[in-house]
Amino acid sequence: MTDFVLTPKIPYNFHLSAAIFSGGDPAIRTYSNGTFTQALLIGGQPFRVRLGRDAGSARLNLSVFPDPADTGVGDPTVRDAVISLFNIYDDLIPFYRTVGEDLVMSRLVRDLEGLKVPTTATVFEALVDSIIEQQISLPVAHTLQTRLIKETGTEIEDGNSLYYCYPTPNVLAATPPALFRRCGMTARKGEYIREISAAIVSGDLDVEAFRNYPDTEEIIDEMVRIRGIGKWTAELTVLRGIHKLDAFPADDVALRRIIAGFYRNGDRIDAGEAREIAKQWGSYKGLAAFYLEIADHLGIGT
DNA sequence: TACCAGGTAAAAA
DNA sequence: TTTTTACATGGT
Repeated sequence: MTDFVLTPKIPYNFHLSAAIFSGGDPAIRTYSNGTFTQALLIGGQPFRVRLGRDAGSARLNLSVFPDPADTGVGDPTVRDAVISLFNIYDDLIPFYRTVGEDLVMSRLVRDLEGLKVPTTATVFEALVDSIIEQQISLPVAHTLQTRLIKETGTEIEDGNSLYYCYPTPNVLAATPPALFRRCGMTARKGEYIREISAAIVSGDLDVEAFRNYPDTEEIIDEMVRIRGIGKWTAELTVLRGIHKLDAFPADDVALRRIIAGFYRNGDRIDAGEAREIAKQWGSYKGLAAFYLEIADHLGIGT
């Protein structure tokens, strides 16, 4: 096991930013007692990482198992992988300045100061998670996601506990349709995930390469050409998997309900009205949406 | 017991 | 071209 010290760009609130992982499955990813734990593949190798506040400072302690030196994976690669999970180097000040004129959002950023959006370890992970979340409620989706990861993910044991990394395209391409069904998803969702995984394995599709596209809209346009990926899934994937903070999921009914609660006294709004309200958030529409969701979850404002 | 929940593709009109 | 429908599960 090896330890690193990370120094986030301030303002940063680790507890607030990690809290969305509270209640997660301890064998996959969780935040509990001030410590974040997750198993993930880095450079093709499974690692168990832990992240927590350094007592009395703004820094974070990262502990990694096994020692990267014993795996052939470099320390910087491991550090960067964890940094990108939490985006601790993001600068929130331009966002706070942008929404300064918006009274509702000003209140939220004051109460949620230092909150940064997480990113999945891979674009693939964000894509598969979003497909699973199509149509069904989040608690149900989390149950199905947990089953799939435990059924197919690479295992790693740190001497005390067993953990599961998110499955790779290779694994999911070879997963029988019956297993997706057993995890509780429709046969069709299983097909989407299998087809996309197979296309990645064959080299016909490279979802990780979408990171290199500068334009968010261009990524979404490309993504919706893939079977199983509509506008909603693409918007969510670029926000959660590629960290495009301008991606605004206007097609999300839950987000629209939250926006309606904060900006329209709860009257239902359509995607067009949601985009109209989001205009004032400039290139931080996706980050603003994240703040609204967290505020709603925590019962802040209204 | 129904009905709905952070959609999508395919069928029907 | 626009409007239905099937899909699966768990919470209310």
